[in-house]
Amino acid sequence: MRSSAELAITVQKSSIIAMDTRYNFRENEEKWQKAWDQHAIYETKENKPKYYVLEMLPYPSGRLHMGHVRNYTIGDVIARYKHACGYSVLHPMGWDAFGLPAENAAIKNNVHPKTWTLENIQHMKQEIKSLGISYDWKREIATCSPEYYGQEQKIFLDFLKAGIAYRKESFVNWDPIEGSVLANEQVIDGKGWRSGALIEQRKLSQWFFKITDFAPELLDDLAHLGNWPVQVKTMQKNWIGRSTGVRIRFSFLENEEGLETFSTQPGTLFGATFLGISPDHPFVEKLATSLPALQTFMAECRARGTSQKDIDTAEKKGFNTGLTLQHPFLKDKVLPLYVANFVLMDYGTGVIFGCPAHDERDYEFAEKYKLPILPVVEGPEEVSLPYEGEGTLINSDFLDGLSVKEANEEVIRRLVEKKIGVRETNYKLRDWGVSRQRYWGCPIPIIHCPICGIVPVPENQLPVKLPDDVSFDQPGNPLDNHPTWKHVNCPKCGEAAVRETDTFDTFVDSSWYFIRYCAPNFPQPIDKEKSEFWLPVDQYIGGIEHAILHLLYARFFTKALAKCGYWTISEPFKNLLTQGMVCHETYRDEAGAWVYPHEIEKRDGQFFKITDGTPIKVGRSEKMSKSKSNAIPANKMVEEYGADTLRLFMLSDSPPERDIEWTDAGIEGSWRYLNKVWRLVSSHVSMIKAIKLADVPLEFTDNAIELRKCTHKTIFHVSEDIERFHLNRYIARLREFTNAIEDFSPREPSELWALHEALHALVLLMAPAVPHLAETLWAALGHEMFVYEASWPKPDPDLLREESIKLAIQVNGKLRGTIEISPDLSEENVKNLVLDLPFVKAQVQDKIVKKFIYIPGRIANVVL
RNA sequence: GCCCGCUUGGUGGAAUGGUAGACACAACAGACUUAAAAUCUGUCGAUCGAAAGGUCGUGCCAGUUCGAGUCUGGCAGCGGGCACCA
Repeated sequence: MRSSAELAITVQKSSIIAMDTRYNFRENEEKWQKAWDQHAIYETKENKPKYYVLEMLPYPSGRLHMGHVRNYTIGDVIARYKHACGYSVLHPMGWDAFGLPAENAAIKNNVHPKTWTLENIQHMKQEIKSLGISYDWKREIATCSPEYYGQEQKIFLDFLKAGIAYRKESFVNWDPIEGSVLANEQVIDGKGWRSGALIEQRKLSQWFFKITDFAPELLDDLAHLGNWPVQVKTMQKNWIGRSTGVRIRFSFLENEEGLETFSTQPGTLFGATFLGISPDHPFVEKLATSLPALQTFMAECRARGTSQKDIDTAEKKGFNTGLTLQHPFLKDKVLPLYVANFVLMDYGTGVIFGCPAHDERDYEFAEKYKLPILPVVEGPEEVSLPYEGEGTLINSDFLDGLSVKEANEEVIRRLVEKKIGVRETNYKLRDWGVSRQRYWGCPIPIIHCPICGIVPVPENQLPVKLPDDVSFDQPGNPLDNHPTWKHVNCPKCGEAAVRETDTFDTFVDSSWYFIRYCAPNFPQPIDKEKSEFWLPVDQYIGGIEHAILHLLYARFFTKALAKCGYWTISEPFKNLLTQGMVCHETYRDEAGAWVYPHEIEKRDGQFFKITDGTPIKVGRSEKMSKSKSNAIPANKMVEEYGADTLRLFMLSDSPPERDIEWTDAGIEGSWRYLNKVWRLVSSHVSMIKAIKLADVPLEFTDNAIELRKCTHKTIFHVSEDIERFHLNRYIARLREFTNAIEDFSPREPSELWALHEALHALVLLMAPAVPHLAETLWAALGHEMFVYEASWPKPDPDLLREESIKLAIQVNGKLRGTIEISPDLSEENVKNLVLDLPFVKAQVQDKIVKKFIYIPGRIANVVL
């Protein structure tokens, strides 16, 4: 507990504010941040009902950008509000500290990734602290610290035991000039971003997590995430992509062997005119050994990046194997087998039957290779091919006349009967490849022994630490090139062996950090008791760009950890808010180069470069980014306007889930509003201080009642707005309320009391958004405790009631006027009243009133 | 290419299927000031009208409804994601 004497001194000091004409944010923000720290008010307590507010942990790029500020401000409003409502709040912050940019910086600027990262963290932490967010820094996590990643290695070993982690071959982007693996981001138009070399797909043996085992759960549990945005759930649903169909075996004419296809539209089987097989199919690899032309074709298919976009937008290419397969139902029909680059090995069986008349991709392919196109579904009206809609089967033997759905069922029934088909459920979701051929990541705790094979590092030897003495002078992974680090003795047989030199995908780090916050120093990865107290996260807030991958991986981890016996939680995030981006106009100089906003000036409505006065072309508003030079540095804004102004601006104008446009005018407006509130409160302090809120007057004047109604309505609406994340409306209501108080001039004691009540409420209500100013004004009003510790105000229901309401009157759905009525009037009374109105009579004239619609409190509609 | 969104005044936005434009920003006019800044007051979707008031208006086209910014179908433009950026 803090001593009240100590605080009283602070209060004394801050009451001098009335002397100045402008709010001194520099002095006050620094003072309160220090005081909060000293009294450790943001340290997590566990004595009340819990509420876990979480913002996505940032990558320590070095600078705090506006997207971060927006994210943390939204979170802070919720955290402070929930705290005021009487919850024990967990509100932590940390660093997603592994990843590519550190290595890029190492190569470009010859700085060690660790040094670069730790310095960035230092710097960004100061910037975040200057925002006055209510974080419990005692729980801070950096994923690059051995304390964190060592526990992650432990989790991996558990996954390995549980059969969730396994090894298989898969493709990477190989840059033949650099001699290293590239991220999709580093492949531009099929070429390496640094070398410009044509990228080829290369097969490597890598570690995978069996997320597909959890596909049904990940899909079905979406239904329980009631407070997730629907579009996020839809995206995840489509990503997991459950589909039911049939696996059909086709036999070769030439020999006994066959190939299995998967189809979700087996009803179109009679329209099949070819079979397509993936170039990565084992059968093709076998076939290619004796077919040099096929080898060339396969190499062609692999001369591109691994991203889905590259695959989908690549030109459709095929190779006729010359082999033919028998149609399952038509004795006389044979289908040629093409190796086709659009058939994916990862989905289904890697073989399809092509029905060009009713599939877009098959159609394109058939056109190109002059394959027959046979329609088997007739649409309700004349349709152009390919036609993928509903219809009736034709040219299809025993399926003729059936609907597509019936045909699917019937053909499956017959295939199963003939024992050449099995009903099958498939998922688009693929297993999660977690191996990265990079240095700056969590080492995978595995030893490869020539005798024992794959041997897990014993738990008591964890963490497997990253060596610091690495060089980026050679191509490839520095861990792989390290002279000593990877050479160890096998823990099993003691013979010479090598460490796994791949590190984890950084998505692994961010898949469980929110669990670690619950007990950041626990000697095991997860403290069951603490995490089951705090989890699931009550409110998760972050960018919409994470809608699929990060959120799906974190959900998977939660379920996988449950399978390993860590706990019984099945979903990590109860509520999710996906915030929009912060955008800004873009500027280019005459040469077309991007120019920063601070490098330009405005004269007569035109923009010019400050340095040389050349004109600037203004482009459309885009997401703030380094590459477009349109980012406004957060720290500069904090210096110029203070944290509260910046926070206020981030909350005003746009609702959280929408993009927000950065404007200088907007930040100015927020600054003006803060000063207005500061002047309003400070100018009344001496007048109302004598009036104690505890001494409620027995009677109020009409004036006082009017203000009190406004106060309590504002309390009601603000609470509702925050609960619903209508944070821009929350700010709008504060402004409205402020305007109402400004217009109020008290003339007698009950009015002074009402004014005191209003100002008291205003400060409490604004505290989650602008905590520094709120503390300053709270102290000025004579309080000795922090406003952070004050309870959220409750509206008086008596003051929320309306004696008369405005009712809109429509005739035939068109607004004709409004009337004031008592809300208790019966429909019959309202009807008589409305039909008697002159402006209604003028419309009705001698027509008959067909219908009278009355929605109490909303509208009355006379239908003629 | 595939999946998911978004589109309302000069601008950001508000509106449980029920008075479109709350609250702001910008602009303009005025007050205060020697002046400027700051602050305060007023006007502010388009159009017709002296006014009262009318008509039109939420990206485009159609539909459902007594009533559509809101629901349904189609189209356009812009954005997010696409499995190795985080």
